[in-house]
This record gives sequence, C-alpha cells and structure tokens, in this order.
Amino acid sequence: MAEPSGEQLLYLTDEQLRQGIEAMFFAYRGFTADPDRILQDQSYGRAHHRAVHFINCAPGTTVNNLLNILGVTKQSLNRVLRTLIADGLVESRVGRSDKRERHLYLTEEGKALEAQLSDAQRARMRSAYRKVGPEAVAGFRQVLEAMMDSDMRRNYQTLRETKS
Amino acid sequence: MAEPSGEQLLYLTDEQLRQGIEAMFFAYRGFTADPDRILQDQSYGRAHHRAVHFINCAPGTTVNNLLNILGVTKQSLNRVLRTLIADGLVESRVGRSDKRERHLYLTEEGKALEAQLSDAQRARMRSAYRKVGPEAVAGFRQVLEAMMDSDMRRNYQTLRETKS
DNA sequence: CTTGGAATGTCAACAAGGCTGACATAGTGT
DNA sequence: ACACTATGTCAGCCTTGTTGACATTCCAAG
Repeated sequence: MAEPSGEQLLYLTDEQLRQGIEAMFFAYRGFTADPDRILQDQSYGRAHHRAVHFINCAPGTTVNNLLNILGVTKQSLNRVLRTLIADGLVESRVGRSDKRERHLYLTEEGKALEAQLSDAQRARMRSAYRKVGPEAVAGFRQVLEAMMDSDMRRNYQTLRETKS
Repeated sequence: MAEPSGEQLLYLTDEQLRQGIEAMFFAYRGFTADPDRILQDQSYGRAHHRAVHFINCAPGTTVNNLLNILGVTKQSLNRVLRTLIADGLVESRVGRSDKRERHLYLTEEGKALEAQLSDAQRARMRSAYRKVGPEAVAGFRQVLEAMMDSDMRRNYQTLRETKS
C-alpha cells in the first residue's frame, strides 16, 4: 500500500464511514426517544412534536413556511395542525396584510407541551455535550451542517439567524 | 450576569442546544435522502434498507438478534423480511443446533442492492467528512456516541468490534 | 418419558403518518 | 373579469410501526 493520501485517509475509509452511518442511526433513535416516550400516551406523535417545535421557534409563521421547513405535504401537515388547533394547543390567525395566509401561534397550553418535550430533548443533548466538551461539539455541528441538503441548510441557517 | 460557569458555558446554553437539535433534524433528513430516493421506485422503504444493511454487516444473524439491533417488534421486521426473502434478496436458513432460529444471509442480488444504497449514503458522509476534517469528525462521533441509549451503545460497539 | 413453559417465528388486523390527486374557498393582483 | 396563490378538505393508497393469536421447537422438571 502507498502512503495514506486522498481517499486513503483513515477517517475516510469505507469502514469508518460505515461506523459513522451506524452511529448516526443509533444516535437519532436516542435523540427522539424521550419525546416519543412522553407523547405515546397522548394521541400525538413525532409529527406533532415537530410542528409544535417550529411554531415555537418562529411564532406567527405561515402554513406555507412551516411546510418548507418540515418537508412534508400540506395534507400531511394539515392533519397534524387540525388536531393541535382542535385541542387548543395552536392558534391560527388570519393574516392582516394577506388574508389568505394563516399565522400560527402556540397557546399557553401549547407552550407547556413544547417546553416539556424540549426540556427532555435538551437534557439528553446537554448531557452528551457536557461529556465530550466544546471542541467535540463544534466538530459535531460542522459535520451535521455539511451533511444537510443545501436547501435544508438554508432553512436551518435562517432559523439560526432569527433567534441567535 | 456572573462569569460563565457550569450551565452557563456557551455551548451548553438552551439556544445552542436548540440549534443542535435542529441541526440533527435536518442532517438526518439529508442522511436518509439518497437511499430513500433510490428505494422509492421499488416497493421498498427505509425499513428494508436497515434490514439489508445489518444483515450485510453480520451475515448469519438470527431474526431475534436483528430485532434487538433494529429496535422494532418482530412482527414489523417479519413483514420486511418476508418481502425481501420472497424477492430473493435475503436467504433464511433454519438453524442447525436450534431449529427455531432462522439465520439470515444476503443473496448476490441482495448484496448488489446493499452496495448501491451503501455507496450513496457513504458518498454523502464522505463528502461531509472531507469538508470538515478529521478533528471535527472525531468530535462528531463522540457526540453521537454520547447521545445513544446505553443499550444501543452496546449494540453499536459490538458491531464495531466484529468488523474493525 | 411426558408435559409445561420459554423461545422463536408467522399471520392478521389496526393506527400513525407519509404520499398523490381532485376540488373548494377566499384573497391578490393585473 | 380573470388568473394565480394560499389554504383547507376529502378520498385513497403505501410503508411501517403496534398488539393479539397461534404454531413450532427446545428444554427442564416432574
């Protein structure tokens, strides 16, 4: 074998990549496990969690905007929103300037659920972050960002800007 | 505000954790996008991909073993296996010592599909890894490992040992 | 040896949450 | 007036998770 170079670098071998793939699979399971557990008793699922999360992040967002972020069809999102609105967790207000648009807000009850789910998920991530330290976290974030589709990266960065 | 300390460290703030959560969400979408695209034409989905992946990793594994790794019910896995076996991608052999067990192997056709899916997923990960360099990759892996459930970490490490 | 329980795997039926397609309604803008 | 946009809804399909019921096989205690 020649000196390591190009594709031969240790961290780019097929075996290393395979391990990364499996780590991603198992870690994502852990990542969603706590909110899933909380929601399983209620008639909600992961889809509701995602909707509530992003409405909380960007209060007043429109349905269309949420659609782009979540990457599902409007029929699919609508099913989820309908139940959330019916149960009084989300409020849908007709737009002032453009009355076709619906702006979405969490009610107090909605915020409470969001906080409950968010706390659980953050607790796990905080524990992981604390175990490995800031340099590892920086690397983690860099890899995740590089792994996104470019249009999703745009959404992600928009969300970062509006809140940080 | 006092000096940053304890929970006050920059990388442990709620806002940083929230960004990490969203990065994980978007990155996982990218992570599965390529195999999903390849499979959507066929009558297979992500569940088939996962089964094929782990059978490829551990040829001769039993159904029960696969169950533990994948974390789904045996009925759910069975449906996937049934179609894979019917289509000649997976072979199921009755155990010699214990005839209750079924040992699973990929056929040549199964290996071909696995390679196709795996290549696509590795390509994305390789590109991300190359962009950010080995130190970031090391941090990425550390965080993922810290984020797994402990029982899943055991599975993950077992898989690493048997193959590396 | 037999018999009961544990382990393993299969089949059936149901629910969540994706998807497409078609269509209604209402508001915007030319 | 007319085309286009944003949203909501209905119907129906697919994948993939769930539980319940059941068959087969193994093993160990009586």
